[in-house]
Amino acid sequence: MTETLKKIFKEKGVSPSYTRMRIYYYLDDCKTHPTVDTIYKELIDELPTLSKTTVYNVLKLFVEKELVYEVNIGTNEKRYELVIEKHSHFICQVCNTIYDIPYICRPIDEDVIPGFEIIDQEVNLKGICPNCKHKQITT
Amino acid sequence: MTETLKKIFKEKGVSPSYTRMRIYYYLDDCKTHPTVDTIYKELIDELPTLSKTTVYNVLKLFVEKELVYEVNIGTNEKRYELVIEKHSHFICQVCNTIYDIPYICRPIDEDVIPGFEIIDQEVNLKGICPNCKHKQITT
DNA sequence: GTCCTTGCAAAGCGTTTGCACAGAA
DNA sequence: TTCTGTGCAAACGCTTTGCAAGGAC
Repeated sequence: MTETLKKIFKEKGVSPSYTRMRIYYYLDDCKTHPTVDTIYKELIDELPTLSKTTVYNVLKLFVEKELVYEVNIGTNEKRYELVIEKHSHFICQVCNTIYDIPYICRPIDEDVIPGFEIIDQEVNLKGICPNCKHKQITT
Repeated sequence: MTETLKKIFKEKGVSPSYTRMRIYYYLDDCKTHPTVDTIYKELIDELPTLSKTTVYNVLKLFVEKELVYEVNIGTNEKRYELVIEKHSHFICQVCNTIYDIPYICRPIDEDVIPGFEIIDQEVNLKGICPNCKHKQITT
């Protein structure tokens, strides 16, 4: 497993320090699009000398090396996720949780915006997640 | 014209101070999804005592009263636009300009994300705008 | 030895808050 | 008078920068 990750890092030109690997594993594990602060708090027990600067450094490197995406959907803090299969996001307007959902893609009629070169499209859904919906009903 | 705006304000419960109306007109005028800083700089000559705090105050009020949307697409600074017809955004990856484009929307197959209540969907396109494309070719 | 990773402290930047003054109702 | 709009100054929160110490190679 560690070997697999070392290989991934090597392919992207990232040297496999323990801290970097640990942060990568955390992202792989949590599926919650965590903020820097969350990552820091989750790992500080295990890596007592960890600093937020290091978390910032590592994430910046990961983003540059295309191991990680910055997810930016109207929250103050940046959120991060591993670069995996392309997908869309559902943001719960009650608890602010971001859920990964299958990628939604819209055919764009190029005539509608002539002259624009479309490189990427992103569909974000907003609404209420099952958890919060359940709470609303039961309270 | 001023009367029309006063009516709009009244409907939303916003009292029509000169500063508020001026900021509203600027937003109506510029079509550029400006930041607080841009609004401030554009109006400071005309309203020499204007402060950024006031711009923040007015925009906060406008957002609360649903006169204005906060546009949040991965930039540090919040951007603002009048609440008008629902539309989508195209973000130029070269010059960071945000363009309004016709609203792209398709019904979502609820089965894909069962239990989630979808209230809104947002489509953002990313790519290169005609201006920047033209520059790339000619330079 | 050199290079790189890490992390403290400080600065930076956009935004919000506290508070007070002035004008409107 | 009371209420509201405005704006200075300070605080705040997230992020970046400067720099130095320690470890890897």
